[in-house]
Amino acid sequence: MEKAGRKEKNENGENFNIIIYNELKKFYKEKKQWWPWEKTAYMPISAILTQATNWRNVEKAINNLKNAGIKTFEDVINNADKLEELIKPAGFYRKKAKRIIALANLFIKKKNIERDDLLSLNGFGKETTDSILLYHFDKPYFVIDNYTKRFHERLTGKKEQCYEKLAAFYGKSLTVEEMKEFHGLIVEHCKNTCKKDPLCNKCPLINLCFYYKNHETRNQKG
DNA sequence: CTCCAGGGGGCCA
DNA sequence: TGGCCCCATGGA
Repeated sequence: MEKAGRKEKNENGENFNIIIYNELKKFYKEKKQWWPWEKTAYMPISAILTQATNWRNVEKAINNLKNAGIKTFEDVINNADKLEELIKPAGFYRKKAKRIIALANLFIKKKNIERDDLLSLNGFGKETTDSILLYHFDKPYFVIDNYTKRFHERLTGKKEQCYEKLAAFYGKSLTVEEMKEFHGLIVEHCKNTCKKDPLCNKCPLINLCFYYKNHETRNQKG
């Protein structure tokens, strides 16, 4: 069922999310590693470190862990006393150190980690949890972050607050690998173009974008 | 100097 | 539910 005014498909019957995905893919041709350190302990750790934090600061913290010889969850536990100092560049370091230790204990204790295991830990909301499920465990959960929410509101002109609806919308009919890339493309797009103060004059999606249609005078100034 | 970054929890109405 | 505050560093 389509809600009134909501573009689910175009005239060729393609899903709207796939149209957006393909446009972004064309525009950002250069392939990047969207979430580095996949399949290593650094990936789930960086999911915590990046909470409300600039990625550059996350990289500094990860480099500190590498230089300290910490590369597994066992290493994390064995160096728990040094953790706060090492991740300091990523900010909120007292809270994040606790979260990383809890994460390490879970990974060591449990083999088949499920969504509720992560969600039940303090500091693990849906975004953090789903990024770990998607990028570390290859499970089909589309990650909805603040970038995606802003992107969606601009694109459709509607503020959707329901995480599950957004995840279903953007992840529809996509494979796990496509979900990874699409999420990465949205992040890339929001960092470069669909910023807080958007650069619509260099956006590949203007023909599809509600915000652009309703802010033409603003955008013509360049 | 100010603002904000790939969140989440606690508290309060 | 919805709004606000807190956590903290570092770059623009």
